[in-house]
Amino acid sequence: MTSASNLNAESSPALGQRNLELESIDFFVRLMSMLGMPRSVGEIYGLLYFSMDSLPMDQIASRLGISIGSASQGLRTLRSLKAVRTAYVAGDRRDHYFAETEFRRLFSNFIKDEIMPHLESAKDRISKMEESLPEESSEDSAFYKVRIEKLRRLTKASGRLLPALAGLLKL
Amino acid sequence: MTSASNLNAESSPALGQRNLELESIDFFVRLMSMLGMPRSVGEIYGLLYFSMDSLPMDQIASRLGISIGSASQGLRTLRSLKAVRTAYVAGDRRDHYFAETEFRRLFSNFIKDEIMPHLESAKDRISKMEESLPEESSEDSAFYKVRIEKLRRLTKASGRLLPALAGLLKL
DNA sequence: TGCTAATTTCATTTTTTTTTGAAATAAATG
DNA sequence: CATTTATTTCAAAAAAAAATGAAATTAGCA
Repeated sequence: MTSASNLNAESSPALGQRNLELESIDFFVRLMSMLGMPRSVGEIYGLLYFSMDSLPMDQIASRLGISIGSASQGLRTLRSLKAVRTAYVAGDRRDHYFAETEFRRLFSNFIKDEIMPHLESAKDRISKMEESLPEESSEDSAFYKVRIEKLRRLTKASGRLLPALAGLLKL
Repeated sequence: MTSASNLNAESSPALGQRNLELESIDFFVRLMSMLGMPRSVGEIYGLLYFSMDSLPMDQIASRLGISIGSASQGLRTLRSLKAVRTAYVAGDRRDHYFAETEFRRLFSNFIKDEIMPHLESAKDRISKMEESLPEESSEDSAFYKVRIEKLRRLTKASGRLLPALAGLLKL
């Protein structure tokens, strides 16, 4: 390992910076867990969010005290959401990660990748419900038709509102 | 004992109705799980959503093949979200539950109860971050200040958007 | 009030999710 | 190439979440 290998040698950061880092990790662990993401994903993003320089995977793992397996998987998740990106660092063959901090884009990706597919398949399931309705129009069937229609409107409205939501985020 | 007999403990509804019920349970199990709710909560709501008459807890449990403990806890959750309500049924001392189907209200309650409190505590944590900043304004501290400000704007925008969201739901 | 049915509570069990760590793979260097 | 370093994969372990069921509590009724 050359001495130039780390732009960001693992010197211990100042006390305030370390506190900031810990608060950030705490913050994003909670936020991510609200969005159904595992702890490690929040930890990684939280660490990178207040990091001035981009960090290689092994440093992320050791700073957080998680395994490289977790780090690898967490970074894969974050990459797929475009929540982190990689930077080239001269003289170092490791990938260096940094946080994407445009929340508007992040949420837009999250909605597209994690929510819209479910809404898509919800439509299919609603169609199946309609097939389960008895042919003849009994008085009961009015009740069921109304409930099915409500679901259809719900998914339709969600499908339009959620993607628009990110656009409304004036940050 | 077959699992079919569990699902079908009471009077057997017509085939189409049962299919509808199963599709509904499937639908709401997925939807609820997206919102971080356990399977049983989705099952209960899914059952009630297409039920013409209100059902007592023990029937809910036996129809779904879940324990009365699960049913009790699930109903508590749904009650606290105002997603189910109870109906008086003459000559029966059991509580009878039925689904609240106004999704606009449901989401509004969900946001108020499950999301806003987190946003509230997020504010506190952002304040703590500011306290961790070193007093003097180094060049580094500009970076940190910007990142903290971003978080503040994110929580502020979410706090305004999310409650408004339910209102936008034109169902 | 005492009796019984309905419901809640909660320690334990089961299931699911997440993390780990070591082996496999890939990628860069000399 | 051969070697070393970086990364991914995935079976197994650990941790977390949810369900169970029996005891405790509550509430209706005679």
